[in-house]
Amino acid sequence: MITIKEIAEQLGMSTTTISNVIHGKTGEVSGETTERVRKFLEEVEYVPNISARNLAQNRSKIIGVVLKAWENKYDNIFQDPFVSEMIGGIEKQIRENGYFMMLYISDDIAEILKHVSTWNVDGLILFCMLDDDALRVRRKYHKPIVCIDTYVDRDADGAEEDEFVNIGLDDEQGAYDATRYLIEKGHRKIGILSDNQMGVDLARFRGYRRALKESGIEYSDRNFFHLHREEGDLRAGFEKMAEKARKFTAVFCCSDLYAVMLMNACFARGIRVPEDLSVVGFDDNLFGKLSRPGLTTIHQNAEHKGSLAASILMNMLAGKEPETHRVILRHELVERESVRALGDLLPAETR
Amino acid sequence: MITIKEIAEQLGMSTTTISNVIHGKTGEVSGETTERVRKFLEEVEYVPNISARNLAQNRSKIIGVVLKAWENKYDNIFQDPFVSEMIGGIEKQIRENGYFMMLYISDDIAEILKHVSTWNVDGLILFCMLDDDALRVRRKYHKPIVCIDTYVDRDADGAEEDEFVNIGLDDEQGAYDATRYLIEKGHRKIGILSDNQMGVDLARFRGYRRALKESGIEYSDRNFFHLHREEGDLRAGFEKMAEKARKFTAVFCCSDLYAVMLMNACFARGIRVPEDLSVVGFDDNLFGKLSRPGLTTIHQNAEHKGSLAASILMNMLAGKEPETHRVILRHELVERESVRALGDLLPAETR
DNA sequence: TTGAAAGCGCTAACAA
DNA sequence: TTGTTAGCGCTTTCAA
Repeated sequence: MITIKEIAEQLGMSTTTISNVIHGKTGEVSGETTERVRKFLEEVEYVPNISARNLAQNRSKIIGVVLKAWENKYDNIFQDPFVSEMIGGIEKQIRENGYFMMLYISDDIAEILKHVSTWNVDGLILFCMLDDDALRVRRKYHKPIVCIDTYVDRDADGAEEDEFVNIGLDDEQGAYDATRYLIEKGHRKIGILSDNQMGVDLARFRGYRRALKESGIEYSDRNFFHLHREEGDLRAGFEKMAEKARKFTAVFCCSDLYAVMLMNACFARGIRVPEDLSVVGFDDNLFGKLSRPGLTTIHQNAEHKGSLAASILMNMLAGKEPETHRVILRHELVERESVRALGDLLPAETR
Repeated sequence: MITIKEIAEQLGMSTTTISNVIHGKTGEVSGETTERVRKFLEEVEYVPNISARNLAQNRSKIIGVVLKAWENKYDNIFQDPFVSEMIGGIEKQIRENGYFMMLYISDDIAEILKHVSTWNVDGLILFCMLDDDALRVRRKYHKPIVCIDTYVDRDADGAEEDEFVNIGLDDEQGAYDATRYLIEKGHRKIGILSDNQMGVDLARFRGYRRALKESGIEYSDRNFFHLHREEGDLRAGFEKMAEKARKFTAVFCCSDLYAVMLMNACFARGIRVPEDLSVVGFDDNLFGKLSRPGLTTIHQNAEHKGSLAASILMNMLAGKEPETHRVILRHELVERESVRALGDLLPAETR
């Protein structure tokens, strides 16, 4: 690897001149020299040493994409297409802006902070943060942050609005819409399936409850299909969930992935969807689109969410103040075939 | 951010001592000093500046994970669960070994090389490389490389064995097994679906051809279901493929993702799987597992593939010579419900 | 057992 | 328009 110093020596110039040409500061350099240097750089295939540059400039051109892993949540976080499509959107945007993405997955905020300051990361995209996680990061990290799907505990010590940009959905309303839809189809025994009751899923849980309450349907804890992972595996969990579903006519699932997995477990035990059980998902990703029956679900665009987060971050890095600190993307219900209207006769009954 | 120099000043010691303690070279330092320094480091929450360290040590602790994007192949490469699960496996392994992952996606080998040397990446995992791509990287990059699913053109100029470790499957045999299975079920009009005929897919194509030939079934170019992307979208492509499928009794798809998408397009136009069309996939990922009907497919473990690649690389970085330069993972046919035995009567005919 | 100092490759303030 | 030089934070050789 040839260095600027060596180039300067070989051309009989100073490192400043070379550096200026490299950075296109041609106002400072005569046209002739510029040309000579430029040619030479090409010839020797000069590649800058980014560690040196970062050290000198006290920055890194790295965007840290941090996913907080939680217990019971993900084994391989990329299995959920919502996550992986989002990452795809982020990566593309970062790359196109000349930055680099460093992915970091951990369940330990302290460790995350250490990583971030070790690398002197220029900006942060945070995902899957709970409670005061995002605030803890904010307290220690003083460069631009964009969160995705983060609900901050406003009661937390010193929590303030506008500490970072957050991109999300009206999850409460989305879940309400989904549940409301089931109710309108005549369902009253409606479960809700999730692996947690925090953050996004808590908001969705609340929307679900609101819809029930509004229609005078009572809620009991038994309505909550709480998914557990056993030795990293979800299969056993879904078998239980499918059994439990026999007492319900519909289940609202907090993700498409889980909805499809539930349907699958149901089929395996002879519970037909939508004839015996109606299912609604959330996300509208490839799983929902390709499932049989097609999944009725709440649509959101994961790739766009990631892409938007990254592009807002890029703007902040370019010095622009974000227009808003709270972006709420649109959602909408997509009707497919996984919900049955309870009033309707079953195919079997029509025969 | 406190620096070693500042710490040294405050403690009235030299930077060497501090550095030695940080690196656990306690043989060089008295127990007492070690303890004092250690406590102080904790107190001030010292975090090393990795750019400086990398510059001084001429390394980076970064593993470059490079995906070559090709035209017509991926829009968002993470949409294919095979890819995203593999990345998940890689990431985990890298992280657990104290390295960092930098993902880089590009269709331009020169650009990739630039990136890699700019960051002074310590090791490389290459995916989706074609023809002499991997060799071109090898020529310019002289640190450990592990390839995944790479077929090197042995005729290429100067191509030699054992230039890097490659992890793959016997794709030819896998495709052969899949096709053979269809033939044994009585099929003779068997198509093959893919978006290319290079690398992995070419090997699979060959296996498919071998199985046909062995059974005296003629192949014509019309058997090749060549998937195209129109404006980044595959839907239109699959509509064509589904129409085309009417003239066949079975299709072997080069990925589960495509198999499921094909089934979906078929259902939409009243072509039933497996009654009207049998489908076999390749990968056995979540899509295949959750599809209806369950997909008969060639199993491989994407996460393990990634994880293995990373761990071999880690070993190489630790100075161990790899035991073999050509790892061929096992595959096996998983029977589910997407294939019909042609001799059997259709359900409709039994009535 | 500890310290001084050079050097990794680059940037940028300042001088010429 | 070009050059000199200090310095970014850390490692490491060599001397004390």
